[in-house]
Amino acid sequence: MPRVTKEQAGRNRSAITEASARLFRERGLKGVSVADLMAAAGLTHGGFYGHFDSKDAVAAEACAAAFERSARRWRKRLCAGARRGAAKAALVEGYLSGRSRARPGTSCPAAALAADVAREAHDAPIRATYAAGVAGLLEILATAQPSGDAAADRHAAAADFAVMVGAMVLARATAGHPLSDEFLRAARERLGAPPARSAPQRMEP
Amino acid sequence: MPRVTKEQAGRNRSAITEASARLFRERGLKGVSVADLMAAAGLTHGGFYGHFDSKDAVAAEACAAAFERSARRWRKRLCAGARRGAAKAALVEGYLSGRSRARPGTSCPAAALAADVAREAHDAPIRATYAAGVAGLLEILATAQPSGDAAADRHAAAADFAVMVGAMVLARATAGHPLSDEFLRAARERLGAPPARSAPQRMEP
DNA sequence: TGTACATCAGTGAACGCGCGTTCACTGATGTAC
DNA sequence: TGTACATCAGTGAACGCGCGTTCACTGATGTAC
Repeated sequence: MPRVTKEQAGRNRSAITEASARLFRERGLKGVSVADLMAAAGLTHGGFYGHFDSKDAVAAEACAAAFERSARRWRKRLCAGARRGAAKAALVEGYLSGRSRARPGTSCPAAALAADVAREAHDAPIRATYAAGVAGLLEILATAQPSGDAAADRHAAAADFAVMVGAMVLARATAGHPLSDEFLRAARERLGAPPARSAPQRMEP
Repeated sequence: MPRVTKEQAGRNRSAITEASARLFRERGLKGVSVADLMAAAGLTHGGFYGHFDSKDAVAAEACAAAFERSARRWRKRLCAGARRGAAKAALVEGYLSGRSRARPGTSCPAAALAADVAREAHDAPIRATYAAGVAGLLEILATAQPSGDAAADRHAAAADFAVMVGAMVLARATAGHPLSDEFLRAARERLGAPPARSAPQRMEP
């Protein structure tokens, strides 16, 4: 049943990007094949090159999509937290949760893709996309800093972000070991977010 | 010229482990083939299975070797720094340097391998090795904390380590972009290490 | 509005390639005398 | 110490497999009349 409507083709393209954004974060750029991506989007592998030039190209686009979603979620959490006067704490609580640790596929792409992006060639399209995405998140995080001085806020946001990404990356790599919760708790505390009421949730099945 | 002496065979095995420790950190577990490892050790690929059961097995051993070297370096830096009354600052300066950023192959395995380890199966041998290695570094870092209360020091060390790993991972992923230096500087500052005299060095060639 | 046909989104076989692993072979090492 | 031979570290071809990418084909879509 080939030749679908233009609308369906567009939806298929989005499905490929969405599946890629999830799978690349879960398994890494080299841990997923084009056939995997297409199967996750409900298609067969041959049609891939009708939508994208290469695997690298879809990776860059998926990365951008993931950062956009994250930025939207960050803004929403900041707004929600601001109502109880704890914007940054609300963001940090969500970020450094057991739930986030267990779901790299729908969590922060800066943490999930950092190592993969670092190993890409300097002219790989995903590098620029990644840097732009991180810059966007930093800007949002800077608005949640208390000083009011733009440069100082930006600086503080960079340090805060390092704590968040470092704790998540370490918590994931040590998942199943007591260290994992330790990283999340210590980082939350340092960032002024209250300790989680219940113990952070367990890792992926 | 097969059949080398037992001593040479032992040296060959070490060479494979050393090359693996470097290459896995540089390119990731999936970015290096067994043939790559053997070539880097000056051997041909066929002999690999005379030394190791599998690629996974050498990865675990290489990971352990990398952590041992890191721990030794950390202790040395702490001692050197302690003489001028700034043990932690000495460690942090070395860790968050442009030199470290440019050389993942000889730098902290906790940062370089985190994403790869996180994606391994829960019973993969490298997971336990990694967690033990991180625990070792945390213990060292805890001795450089000021409070003197063991539990508090440990907690502070976990948060400090998250800053260090997060900043390095982000700096590497954004290498070539102004953000990269920003992360190193902001993290160094937050950890109480003086800002670098000169601008952090450039990224890998 | 109805018909005829060109377009092209998706299919699945095929391409060359590199992967992890196995294995028959080689010849210097190491040992038994 | 010297000789004869078994051992085994390393070699390189080969295994089946999955990869990224290409392409001839199909048949519903979309268009020209």
